[in-house]
Amino acid sequence: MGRGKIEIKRIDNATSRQVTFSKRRSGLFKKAKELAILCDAEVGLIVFSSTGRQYDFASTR
Amino acid sequence: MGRGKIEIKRIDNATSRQVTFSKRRSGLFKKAKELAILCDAEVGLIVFSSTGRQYDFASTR
DNA sequence: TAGACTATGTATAACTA
DNA sequence: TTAGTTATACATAGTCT
Repeated sequence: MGRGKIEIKRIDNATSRQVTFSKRRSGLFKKAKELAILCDAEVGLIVFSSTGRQYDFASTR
Repeated sequence: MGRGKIEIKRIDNATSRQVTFSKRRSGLFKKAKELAILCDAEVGLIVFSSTGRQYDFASTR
């Protein structure tokens, strides 16, 4: 999705990998929150970047 | 996305809620896996449906 | 029920500043 | 860099099986 199609494999370029991580991470968290709300589900999500930074979310229901 | 725009609030109808849960859950897990691969990140995701069924994923890096 | 279709809303790859 | 834009690929809401 986007200007071109991409293969699902590790992005070699460190800069693009970081940019993609930032964008896709926010998309993933948004969808996790939406699933919890729309479907009354409990969702827990934890992500560690390759540099070790942690991001998490937990719905409370 | 889809034929109409929806509000992000609990879906009242139990049947549509279950159908939406099933569709969005698979989309969420797909995106979690893609993030892990593309960005070399570690991702853990756990979801409990409103009926108590558990679904999870953990990347191994 | 659960699966397929498809029109349309959304996420995002590539680009620009 | 990091933030904003935009063209396009993708996800999915409503529908029909």
